[in-house]
Amino acid sequence: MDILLQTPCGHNFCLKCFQKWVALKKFTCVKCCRAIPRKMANNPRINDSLVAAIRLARVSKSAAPRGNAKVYHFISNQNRPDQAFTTERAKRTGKANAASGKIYVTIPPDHFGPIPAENDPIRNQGVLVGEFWADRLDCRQWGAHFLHVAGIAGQADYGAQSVTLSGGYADDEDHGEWFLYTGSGGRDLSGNKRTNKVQSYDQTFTKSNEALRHSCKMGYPVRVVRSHKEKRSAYAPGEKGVRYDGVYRIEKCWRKVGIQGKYKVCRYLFVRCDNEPAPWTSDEHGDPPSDLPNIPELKKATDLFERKDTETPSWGFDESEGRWKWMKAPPASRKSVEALDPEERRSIKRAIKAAQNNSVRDKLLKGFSCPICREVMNAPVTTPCGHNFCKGCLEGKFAGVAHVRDRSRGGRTLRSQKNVMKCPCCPTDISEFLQNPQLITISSSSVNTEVMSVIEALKEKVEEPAPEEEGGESSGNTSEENMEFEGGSMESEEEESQMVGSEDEPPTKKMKLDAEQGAATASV
DNA sequence: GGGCCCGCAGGG
DNA sequence: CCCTGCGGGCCC
Repeated sequence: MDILLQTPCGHNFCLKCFQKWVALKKFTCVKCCRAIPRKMANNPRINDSLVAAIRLARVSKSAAPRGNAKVYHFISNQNRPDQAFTTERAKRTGKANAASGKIYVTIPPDHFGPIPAENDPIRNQGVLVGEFWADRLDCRQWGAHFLHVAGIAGQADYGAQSVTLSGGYADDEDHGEWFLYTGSGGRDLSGNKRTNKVQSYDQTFTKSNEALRHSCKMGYPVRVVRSHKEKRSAYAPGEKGVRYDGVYRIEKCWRKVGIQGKYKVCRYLFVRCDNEPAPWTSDEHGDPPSDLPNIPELKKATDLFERKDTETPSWGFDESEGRWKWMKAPPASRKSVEALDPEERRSIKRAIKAAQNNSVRDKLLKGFSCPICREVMNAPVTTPCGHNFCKGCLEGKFAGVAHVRDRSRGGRTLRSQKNVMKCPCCPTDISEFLQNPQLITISSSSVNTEVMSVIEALKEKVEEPAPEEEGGESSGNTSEENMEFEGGSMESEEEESQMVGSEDEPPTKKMKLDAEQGAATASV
């Protein structure tokens, strides 16, 4: 089931069930009959904390695969600094005008499909579903989507490798396991604009739109990243950042008149086909093949294109193995790999390690800390606006604050006025939520039990004697359930032997490092 | 929160 | 070389 959403009364629902319920004009919780906030009913969003919890549990369960790293070619990549930088030429500093940092993975820009462990020599784990970056430049460095602004990565005569869902096109329609995507173009970008919401001519199947159609025809896997900027989708990350959600296949494409009513847009039906479960589901498995969804707008479609039944898609489901794989050889890359040399790899690895804080406690703090006490959440509660706090902290914050303000001034009594109580993290008024009797009386049902159980499980690990960070080999897998985190203890390797020495010497372009920006944490 | 503007990276 | 593009920071 999809564990996705939590009502203010503390009950979790699968998004699809929630949507069905709300569609029946029922605006009260099935379990306790309390009111469902209007905003949540109209625009439900997945609960990032739950997503983070699911992912953390998943990643910690499966030790990252460790293969032998292979590096293929060396190009100018090593001249780039580790992080985004602004060049001498740029008049303004900051990431808005930044150039990309090094590419960490050893795939060419026209690589199709998931990014496997052997192309991730720094961490040896590949790019995992649910991986999260602060912005598009960081995302690019891990190869999930190479373009900084454009949404479609691809070449007209060759295919599209990845797309991003960022809310740039009103016609997009996201259902998680499948979505309808809109082509690019048809807009007036004169006057040095990068984007423009208004369509002013028809889109055509050329350039990147044709690249998508080519991927459809061949049945290639297309990597998909979702951005927080997609506000209408229930499946997009909530607060900030960009998330890798796995590969999808384009099953059909067509054109139709866009939502703006005048001009045609290109349309694509994407269906998920990844061996890893989607970030928002608690399922243990990836996507089994399923029937295509019914698309009402196809009635009005023109230029419909579907992959022929006779032609086996390049990326397909192997029934005997029970997983998706290349049924035909993936297209040979026409570009070279931008790889790092081994020394740089080591220095980046060190930096990533340092930034990641590998201890379980640090992971916990990072993913599940309470914004008020800065400690790992104790009895987490989720506000209607999606922020998480210790139950105690939230109560404490508003302790002694009256819910209503008495307005009587001397003479006659006026009706008392409601006090606005702002969420400590955003301007939302949560006074109604705070009045929820289940929150006031100590009752576990208002606590986010899903998140709490993950935290409890992880906390137990902390109690265990922590395996020495580098004290020779992992060895001490005393309990086989031992939670192993990415890049965790079993590193050994030469690492420390040559500490300093390889400060990346300034590249040809002078740069002002902006950004330290700290590794993206799951927004809580 | 909306509009503006910028530099970059990729395609052709 | 020029054109295009579902960013990101800042100003209002």
